[in-house]
Order: sequence, then structure tokens, then C-alpha cells
Amino acid sequence: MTDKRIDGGVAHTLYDRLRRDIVFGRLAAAAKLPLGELKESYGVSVSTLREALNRLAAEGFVMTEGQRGFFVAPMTREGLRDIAALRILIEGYAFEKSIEHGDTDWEASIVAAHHKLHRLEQRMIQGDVSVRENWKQHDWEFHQALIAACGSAELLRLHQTVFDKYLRYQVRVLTFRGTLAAQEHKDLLDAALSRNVAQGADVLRRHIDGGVEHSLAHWGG
Amino acid sequence: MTDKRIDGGVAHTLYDRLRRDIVFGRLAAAAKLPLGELKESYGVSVSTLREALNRLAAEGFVMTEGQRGFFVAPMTREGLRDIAALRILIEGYAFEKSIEHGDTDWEASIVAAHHKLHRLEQRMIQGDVSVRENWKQHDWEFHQALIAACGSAELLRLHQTVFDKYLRYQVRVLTFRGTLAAQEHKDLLDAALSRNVAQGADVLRRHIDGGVEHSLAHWGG
DNA sequence: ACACATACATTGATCGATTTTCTTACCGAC
DNA sequence: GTCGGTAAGAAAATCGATCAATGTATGTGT
Repeated sequence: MTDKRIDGGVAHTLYDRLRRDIVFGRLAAAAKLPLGELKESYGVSVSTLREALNRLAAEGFVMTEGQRGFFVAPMTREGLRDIAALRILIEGYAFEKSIEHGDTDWEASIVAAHHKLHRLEQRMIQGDVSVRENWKQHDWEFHQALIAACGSAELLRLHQTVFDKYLRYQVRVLTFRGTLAAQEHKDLLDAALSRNVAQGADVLRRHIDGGVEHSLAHWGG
Repeated sequence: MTDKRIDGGVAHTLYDRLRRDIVFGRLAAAAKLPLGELKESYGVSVSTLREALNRLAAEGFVMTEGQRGFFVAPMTREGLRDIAALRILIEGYAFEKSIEHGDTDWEASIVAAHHKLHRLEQRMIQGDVSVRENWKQHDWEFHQALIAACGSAELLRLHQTVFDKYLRYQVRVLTFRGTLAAQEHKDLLDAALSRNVAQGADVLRRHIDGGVEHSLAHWGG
């Protein structure tokens, strides 16, 4: 028998797909989301579709105004600075708490997460762009591992959506920050292992602000 | 003709009603939410109901696990401490930014908001419990006014849900902190008007932690 | 008497159809 | 020529019905 727990039902699968399609730009920013067309392309009914869209609307990935349907959330320079500042606040605080409370198991998990991320980064730097979506997953897992010992479920949950909103802007510019980002990840790992709160917060701020500057520089349009 | 913009459709109205019913405890914590019954009592169809519940699930007011339906989010001592810490972080940061950037219009709006709140608090202290739900509204409007000049839409949006999650715990214990809370609100106003960031953050922390201690002391069960 | 399996009842998840609302194109009046 | 109103078409919001999963009770075998 197949394990049903792999997918959480059509609605949950659809939610994941839509979310990824928004974060990775396959659904363009500010694009209209016509129920009739999406219903066809995703192969679900309108009710199921609306359930997923409502969840995404609550998280801020899609907008819905009055009875005019759903739109992908737009991307603006101000929106990027806004979400980046929020990520620095949330992740910075969670990182501090995590450094305070983390035990040896936590240390082991961040070392492991960093190793996997490092491998992917090497391939990315060498120009292998096929692993991009995979790399994102490991980037997130590393950052999530860093703050996993913060002791707050609310914080971890919130970080997940803030991180993805920020990531959407990183994906938008197709170029990779490469060596710089990789070095910052290493610095974050070192700060965590040496329990240096101030240094960790500082590196994290530079890491995120660096991504903002990179995105703004390659904004285009 | 009646202005349609007053209600945002059945779904949005239902969302508001459900959210209020959860925050004010009319839907008990951890209670099951049977679609068949709710459909009757709220007078909507199952699809509309599920849309609203999905939005609330994304915000964390209701839980949904697998194919077993929806539950009101439970309330625990740890959950209270968790959400309180998050509120201190979010609102404290937003308050600082607001003090930095706020202009005279902002000052006027917080004076006005505080005045309305103050009137309600006087009636609450005198034992008039009929204005409780109205008082909550003005409490929220005052705190929202304090941070309105922070310059971040994401922060304001996030604050709204964090505030309501915290408020649910305050509503849970039926007693009112009365004079203490009123004095703290006055102190917050003074700190904002005198642009004293450190004092503002300090008062805010005491205000929120005070509410936590009050709730834990009257926890019962 | 207890454990397990199976049939039944209940509830949630998904779908297709109906109703309402918005958009736009068209026509007449100023 | 433009503004305002109106009617037709498209799209979204809502609903009622069907399908699938879960929980429960019953019966049988050890």
C-alpha cells in the first residue's frame, strides 16, 4: 500500500506548487491569477484552488482585493528593503536565542546542514545551474538549522514565510552571489559554533543586506 | 443604493466573524470545528467556510492536520510566553522606527487614539464590562497608531496577527488589569511624544510582560 | 473475555453547477 | 465629441452534491 502521508491531499499539494511557482517566478509578479485558467493548468477544481489561494493570500504571496479575483503579490524595491529588514530582525533575534540555548546536537545539525549546502554552492560556483532549486532548499535548511534551537515555534514558523518572500527577490535576478554568499555562510557557522552572538548578528546583517544590494544592482526594468 | 464596499463579500465577513469568535473565546481553544455544524450556525456553504478556515489556518488561529478537519488553535502557557516574546520583538522594533520617523500628524493621531482608549479604560475600571469588545478595538488602535509611522507595511500587517494572538490570552482570563495597564498606556504615549526610544521600549516590555504574568496568575485549570 | 477484522455511519475533501458581480462595448443625449 | 447610462459578456463568489477517508460498532474466532 502507498503511504498517504507523503501528500497531504490535493489541496496541500496544490498550495505547495503554487507557492513554489510564485517564489521561483514561474508565476510573474503582479500577474492576474484567473481561476478558469489555473483550474485547467493545475488540474483541480475551483474550490480547491481558492482554498490554496486564500492561504497564500493570508501569508502575503498573493493579493485579493474585493471581488476582483487574485493577483500575485507585486515586487518593488521598497518591498525588498521592507522584507529584508524584517528578516534581519526575525532571523537575527532567533539566531541569538539559538546560540544561547543550542546544545551539541544543535551544533552537529548545523555542521551537517552547512556541509550539504557547501557542496551545492561549489557546484553553483562552477556554473552548474541545474541545481538551483535544490540549492535553495539547502540554503533554507541551513538558515533554519541555525535558528532551530531558538525555542520558539512561532518564530520558526514566521521565519519560513519571511525567508521565502526574501528568496523570491533573490530568484528574480538570475545571477548568483557565489563566493561571497558561500563565505558568509561559513562565517555564520563559525559564529554559531564559537557562540559569538555579536559576530553572528553582524554577519547575518551583512549577508542579508548584501543580497539586497545585489538584487537592487541587477534590478533591471 | 447601499455601498457594497462595507462588506467584502460573504467570505470576508465570515473570516472576520470566525476570527473574532476565536480571539474572544466564543470558540473554545482546541475545540473541533465540524464543517456541518459551523455551516449551519454561520449560514454559509462548506466551500466558503473552508476558504475562511484556510486563511485562519495560515495565520495560526486554527490548525488542520491531515484529513481530520479543523481545530481551534490550543492555548498553552508556553504558547503565551512564545507569542508575548514575539510581540515584544515586533512591536518594540516597530515602535522604535516609528519614534524615529514619526511627524506631527503621527503625534496627533496617537494623542487622539490614546484619548479614546482612556475613556474606555475609565469605564472598564468603574466596572462597566459591557464595553469590553469595544475597548479591545481601541486598545488595538492605540498600539497600531504608536507603530503606524514605522514605515514598514510588512511589520504593520504582522503586528495585527501577533497582537490578536496575544489578545486571545488576555481575553481568556476575564479580569482586567485596569489601572496598571492604563498607566502603562499613558507612559507609552509620553515616551512617544518625548521621542524617548529606550524608555518606550522599556515600558512596552513591562506592559506586555505584565499581561503575561497576569494571565499566568489567573490561568486556572 | 479479548483481539482483530469487517461493515456501517459520520465527517471531511473535492468537484461541477448556479448566482452574483465586475468589465466592456455600445448607444443615445447633451 | 464626450459624457452617462445600459445591456451583453466574462469572471469570480457562492452553493449543493458527490466522492473518499476516518472513526465506530458489531461480530467472530481464539
